[in-house]
Amino acid sequence: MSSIDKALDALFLLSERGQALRLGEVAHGLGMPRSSAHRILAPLVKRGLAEQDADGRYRAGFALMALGLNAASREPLAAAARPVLEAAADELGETFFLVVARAGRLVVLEKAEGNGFLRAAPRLGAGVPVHATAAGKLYLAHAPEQVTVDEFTRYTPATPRSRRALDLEVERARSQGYATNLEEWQPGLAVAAAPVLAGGRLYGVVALATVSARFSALGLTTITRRVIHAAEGIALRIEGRTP
Amino acid sequence: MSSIDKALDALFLLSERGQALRLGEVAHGLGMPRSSAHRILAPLVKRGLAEQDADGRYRAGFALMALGLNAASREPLAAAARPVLEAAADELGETFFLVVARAGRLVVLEKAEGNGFLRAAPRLGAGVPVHATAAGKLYLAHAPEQVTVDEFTRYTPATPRSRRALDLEVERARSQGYATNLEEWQPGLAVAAAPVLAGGRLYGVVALATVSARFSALGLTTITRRVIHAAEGIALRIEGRTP
DNA sequence: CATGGTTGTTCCGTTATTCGGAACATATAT
DNA sequence: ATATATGTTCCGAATAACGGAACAACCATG
Repeated sequence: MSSIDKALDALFLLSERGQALRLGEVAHGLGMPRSSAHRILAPLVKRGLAEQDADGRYRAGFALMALGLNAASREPLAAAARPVLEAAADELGETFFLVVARAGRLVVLEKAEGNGFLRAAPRLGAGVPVHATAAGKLYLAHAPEQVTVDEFTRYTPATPRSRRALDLEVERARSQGYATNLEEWQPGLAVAAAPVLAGGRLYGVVALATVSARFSALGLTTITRRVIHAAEGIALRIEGRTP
Repeated sequence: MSSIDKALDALFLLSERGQALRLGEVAHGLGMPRSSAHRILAPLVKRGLAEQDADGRYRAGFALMALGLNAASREPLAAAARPVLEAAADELGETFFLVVARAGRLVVLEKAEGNGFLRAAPRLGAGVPVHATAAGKLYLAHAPEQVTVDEFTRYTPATPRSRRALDLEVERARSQGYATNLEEWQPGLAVAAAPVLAGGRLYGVVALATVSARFSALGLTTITRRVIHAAEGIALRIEGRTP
């Protein structure tokens, strides 16, 4: 394991914990002595990726934010999707978000939250499983080379058990033009998603997430129509035809 | 120079260039042979901090965005400032932003852009010099221990030449309760700023930036009143009294 | 005030890792 | 077919990482 790996471990550790950590806590979290942790952290602090408060505690640094915002601003897809997602979220009062494949994994690129007290609130940049989500089914249907199904963790009783069971869902998603996920990932969570197809390529997936009860109340046709409409709206903006 | 340093150099290089870079370009940018650059990049790619496109080119990775957004969400000051800055920007049609000190340097934490065709558009997370900005003067006046004046680069003819000249400006900023920067950093750019003081501590600086011509047209009293009002508004929110 | 425990930091001989030229595999252009 | 470019792998020499121990500063408690 290279020292770069260890430094990145430290970086992610600080980012995940969120709060300021003692040197000993970092060392314990990385499984190394304090002196080693100190040496690892020094370059991170020098670049502003980690910071030390007045008590010497370490926390995620500010330069991290600059790097991240820089990366985000260079994602034209997120910019194209934002107004469409917000319009859809305002209209239905439910959470809409955009999922894309990056390095074989599915991540949340942009979102617009609904206004319910109980609402889906995905974290930007967070990963979602392929085999237990509507977005995963659509990616397997339209661009299987962009994602990898490495595991079949059973999150709930409704989670697809095997590749064969999943493929049935994938085939249905392809023919229908949308996919659903009824508590296959998280209990109580229902999702409908539609592909953002432009120029024959899959750019991402628009998803609506809500509580199962409200999903049934709204009705499948209402939901799918709105999700497909949003996905097509984003596809139009990608192609430059922004009416 | 540690290998961690080199990896971070590579990370910043990819972030700054913005576009996908060939391995040779990265190697040249870091001043090392291609094989070394390749080895340095491997752990970054593994963690998603760097990515490779279909042609093998390297660019800033998606995980960077997740880390940055995570760090940003943990900045309560930015959350407190956003609505205040947006209200001010809407009212005057000029760009308002919040500058804070992090690790001895001044950085832009949050912003709300004006609506002019020619308008100030600072990059989030970007650094600004201490000796040639209104924000720098206010930090030197209220919390000199949080910033370091390491250089006196002469950006324009109006840039303060020496520590003595700067101290005069700092003293004026302290007594007036606000600071100005009339083309001391960038030609044509005029800024007025006010301190966000809460509980006797300086949390940051609110600044209004615009073209010099509009600065004069609006008038100093109008501008300072609005900037001070915004800074006080943020201070109130920090102290928990959010009316 | 002394003391025991904690903190972050520095030191240094041993050891494991990084280094980079060269060779390789692949793709595109001449 | 040849030439030049790419990203990747290999391996002995050179170097930087390792971590226990010692240090300095702090804060409780006796």
